[in-house]
Amino acid sequence: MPELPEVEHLRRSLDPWVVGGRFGRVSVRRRSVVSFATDRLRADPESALLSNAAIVATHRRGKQMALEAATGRVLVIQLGMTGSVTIERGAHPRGIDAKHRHVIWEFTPAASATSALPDDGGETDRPWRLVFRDPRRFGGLTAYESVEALGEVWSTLGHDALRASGRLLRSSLDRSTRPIKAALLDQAVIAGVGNIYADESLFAAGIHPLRTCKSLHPEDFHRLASKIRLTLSRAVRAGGSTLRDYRDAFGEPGDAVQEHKVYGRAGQPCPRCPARLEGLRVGGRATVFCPRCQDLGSDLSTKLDA
DNA sequence: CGTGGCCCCTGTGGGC
DNA sequence: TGCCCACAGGGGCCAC
Repeated sequence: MPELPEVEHLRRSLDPWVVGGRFGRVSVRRRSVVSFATDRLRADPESALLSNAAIVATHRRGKQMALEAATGRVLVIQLGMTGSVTIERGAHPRGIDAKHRHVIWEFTPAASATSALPDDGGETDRPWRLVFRDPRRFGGLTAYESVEALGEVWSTLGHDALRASGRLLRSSLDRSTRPIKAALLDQAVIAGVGNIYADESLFAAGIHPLRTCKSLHPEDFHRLASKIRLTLSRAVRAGGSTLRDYRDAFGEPGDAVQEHKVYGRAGQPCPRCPARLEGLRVGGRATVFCPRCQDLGSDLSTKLDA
């Protein structure tokens, strides 16, 4: 699943094409992936899906991305585990790639994006499309009336993780008994961290994933916030982590997997010390950490007693 | 309040 | 080759 870096890289790859561009007709092939914030939107699904509208902005908070139309309407895109948004033209794909294409828009890209392309030999009749595809359907589209309505919903999310703040993490967590990893995965605490980057950030900060939040010191929160910002911004720059499904707007995978120090490496040597990385489950999610580099701190005695 | 356990889905890889 | 199981980047809900 795409976490913040994948969503942000996707947003950046889409932005120059859709902002200044325009959606034409929309084809909804699986209705259940679309939801509407109000009955008014539900009553006119085409305009709720920004059909025949100019796109004026893209937005993102945490793992959610949104397109804003000149009509004022807003469409949120959530990728879930396997969602993708791609720009394509010409023949529709065949075979396995043709499955799970739930929403397809006719699309006129921004002129500034296409003017940079090589001459297409006069094939101006080949229409562009924007495609939302999602095999597992954990993702989906949600229509809102306005950016104000979107803002109300997004205000229930925590601070965007690219701007993680040690002070904010500390003030919202310093009385919490939850394990720090569970808190990082809670989008109401901080928005955008998922299973990969939670483990990577905790490793970078030298904090054990089972450390209770309240046992962390102010400097731990600050170091963790700083490592979250660093880990995520590096991953954005690498184009995101492609484990299997993630692709950007042009179908390109990202390279951030090369930078993973612990995720998916249980049983392998720690990259920083002679110990071996260990695996466990926190909040039902696979978790990898170094038992030597990542300090259980003042929770140590409690854990040993148990 | 916090957690573990389900559930929503499809696809893939490993073990036999 | 096939079958069955476990597992996967997310998130919501429920009972304890």
